[in-house]
Amino acid sequence: MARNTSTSHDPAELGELERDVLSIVWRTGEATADQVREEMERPLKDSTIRTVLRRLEEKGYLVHTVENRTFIYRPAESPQRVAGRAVQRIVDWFCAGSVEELLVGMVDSKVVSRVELERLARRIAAAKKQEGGKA
Amino acid sequence: MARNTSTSHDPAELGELERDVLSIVWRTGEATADQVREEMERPLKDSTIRTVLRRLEEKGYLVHTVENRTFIYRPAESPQRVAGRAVQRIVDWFCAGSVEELLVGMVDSKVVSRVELERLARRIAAAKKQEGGKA
DNA sequence: CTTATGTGTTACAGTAGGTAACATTATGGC
DNA sequence: GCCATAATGTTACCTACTGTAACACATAAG
Repeated sequence: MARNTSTSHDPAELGELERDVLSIVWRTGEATADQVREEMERPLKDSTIRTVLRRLEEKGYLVHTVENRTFIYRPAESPQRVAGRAVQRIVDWFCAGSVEELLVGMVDSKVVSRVELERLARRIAAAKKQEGGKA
Repeated sequence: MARNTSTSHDPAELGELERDVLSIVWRTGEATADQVREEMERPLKDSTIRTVLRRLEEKGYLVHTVENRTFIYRPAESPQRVAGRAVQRIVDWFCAGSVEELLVGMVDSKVVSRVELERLARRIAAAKKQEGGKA
């Protein structure tokens, strides 16, 4: 039982190949299986790419439309949103739900420098001002 | 080949049970296998807990010392550091290395509210001031 | 109707993780 | 010294997930 005996869903658990493929779709905005395959540095069979794309769609990372009998895959969500949720999970698991704790940890493990955080803080403040407290 | 065909190491890939056990050790500061087992809500065999603890140590999350023939496990790193690295991975994979992108995504997916971020920003600024630009 | 070309189905192997039995070793009491 | 007790070490099994792909099926074009 590898992971998830009952965590409901929300994988966040993407394999390396899955991540690579997903990245390509994110980067290109949309792609067919063949386009993805061409973007890959590793040579992989067409069916492999297809399988991965289908799985990514099953997992909710991609959606597809059909154009002339051809599947065109597009991101179901922005990378940022996906990343946001992933971070949420981390916060829940490792930081008892406290984002502040996490931020402290990020500075601590040099994920962000204090300087960078300051810059971020300014941007955040600016963004907030612009939206005028919508939430 | 479940995940990691060659991602070197640095798991971040903890199963649910592993996470539960790790959480307990983090919460209690230190614990023996039996203590961990008692803390678990699910009833699990002693050997199960032992195995998990050993694996967590192999993965670098825990260390142990021997006290009267008994293993006492302690965190090898703070949860914050672990979380920090986990976030780093997420940033690398999903946000092309930009923490700013990530923060935007966090707000976007309601991981943190603008208000909360503002508060964080203030704290960060304060902390920075206190350390006087050490980095 | 045959040929591309693209999709659907099925499969197989490798590994991580959950779960645990069984073996071994050391220690304290008789 | 010997035994019971308590802890650790070893080994194993099953399943889910992922990487990887072959093969079958369908349909548009010529």
